[in-house]
Amino acid sequence: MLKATPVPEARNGADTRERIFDAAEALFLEHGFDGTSMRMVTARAGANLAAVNYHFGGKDGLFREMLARRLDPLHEARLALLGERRRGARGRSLGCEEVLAAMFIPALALARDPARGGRDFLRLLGRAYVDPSPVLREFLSARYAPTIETFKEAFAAALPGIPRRELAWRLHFMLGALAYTLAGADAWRLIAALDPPPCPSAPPAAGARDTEDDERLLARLAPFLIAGLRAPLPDLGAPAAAPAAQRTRAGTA
Amino acid sequence: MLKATPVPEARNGADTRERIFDAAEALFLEHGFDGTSMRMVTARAGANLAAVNYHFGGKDGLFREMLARRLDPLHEARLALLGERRRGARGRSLGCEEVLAAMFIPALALARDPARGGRDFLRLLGRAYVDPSPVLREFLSARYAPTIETFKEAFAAALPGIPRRELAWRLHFMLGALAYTLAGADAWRLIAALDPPPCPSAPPAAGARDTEDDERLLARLAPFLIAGLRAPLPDLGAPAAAPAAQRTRAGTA
DNA sequence: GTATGGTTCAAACAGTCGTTTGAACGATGA
DNA sequence: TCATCGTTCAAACGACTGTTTGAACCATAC
Repeated sequence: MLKATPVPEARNGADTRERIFDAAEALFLEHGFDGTSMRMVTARAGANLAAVNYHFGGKDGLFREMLARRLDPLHEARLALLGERRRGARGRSLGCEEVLAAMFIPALALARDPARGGRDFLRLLGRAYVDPSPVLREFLSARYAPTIETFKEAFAAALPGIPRRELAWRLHFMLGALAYTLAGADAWRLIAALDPPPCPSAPPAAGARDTEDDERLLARLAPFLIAGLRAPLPDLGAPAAAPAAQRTRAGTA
Repeated sequence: MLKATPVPEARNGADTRERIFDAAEALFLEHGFDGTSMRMVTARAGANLAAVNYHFGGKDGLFREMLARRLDPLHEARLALLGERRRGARGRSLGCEEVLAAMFIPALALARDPARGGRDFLRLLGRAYVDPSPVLREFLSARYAPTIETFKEAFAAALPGIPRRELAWRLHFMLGALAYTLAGADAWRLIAALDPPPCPSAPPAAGARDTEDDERLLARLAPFLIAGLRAPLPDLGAPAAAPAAQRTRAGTA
């Protein structure tokens, strides 16, 4: 009667779930949420159409769980590494580069691990943040808000000269550059055209971005972002709620 | 027989075209290309369903023309302002801020002009660059590649210390921060929560972003981007096309 | 052996998608 | 007045959407 729980889980359904996850992941990278139909997913996964509703309750559930499968480990690893570095700093507050490293290093580690993401992990990360579908946007902002808040605190401590409002904006800009670049609709071609691999005898498989490319990509991105975070403060015409006369130079002109 | 061309155009069809444009624009902002159906568009425009195919040849044509209506004037104004500044500099090469200003100022001008874009112009710009649909991506990259190339040259002249490859990447990062921020799914809430208007007696209409917000937004964004463009060069493990054994340390760590 | 419960399956559901059709409208020009 | 041309319209097209159904499968538990 009651489940004796010998191994009631991994009979066969786990395989199907996994195959559907992988198919949904690949198709989501290419077509986004709205552009991916359940028939596309199940056909690619070699599963029956009804399997998605059986296992995930519907399309929304499938994509939510698919994203959580990849992004939960990422955010856990990020928080773990951030805590580790904080402990290693014994009281001294972390630098801007260290906080950024606590974001980047786990992402690269997952991209190197085929079992927890693999080659396309960073692209998935970027696409998830860029997709316009309300289903994904609400899910992501609800699920990962605490992590973002923690890192916001860390950056605030690392950049004491930046007011909180300004910092919130700059982190938003940073997220934009990050997501857009990782989503990489055109970034692939940029990589291929501008950044030939050190071993020119092995040209990349025309559309395949490998982990080494990702490493160089993030190595390029990091100085850009850090300089942006540390940039001199803008001169806003009317400083809200702080009308003290303090202005430096023109913002955009 | 042959058209005497008195005023054969602006009889009534022009109104319908315009109403369909406006409806498609508003819906595209909210739902993206895949998420916007022609029935939604025509219903909002008060037009017949077949009108879209009659006037634009189909959904693809509608969205292409809708984007061109807003983006063509933007790119023209950008090129014009860039040329103007170059002429004003008489030989001396433009600075980084001036090139960026040639991108930002026309965008803000169009956002201030209801006839050529209006309040939602910048959001449209951002959404267009972020949307995953191949139809839009191919259209945009084909139509506005020359402008982008021109500005890339201008930035290259303004930043002689940055190698071309590195610059191409940094412009890509810049475009990402720009597009993601302007698309502004969450930016609205950021503005409302962090950046109260200087006159607190007039709270914004809960979701309406006005031109003044946009100005401050770009004023915040500009220093961030300029600092990123000028950032110190990254240390890449293996400098491409120079396979000499010389690697220093991990990319981001 | 017979139940049981998790899983797969083909088939169909009602609805929406973009597009097409052919008739009607209404102002223009002969 | 009649023909013409650009435009609008209701209706339908076939294909595709996400979801549901109820029967079949099959290893396990009794």
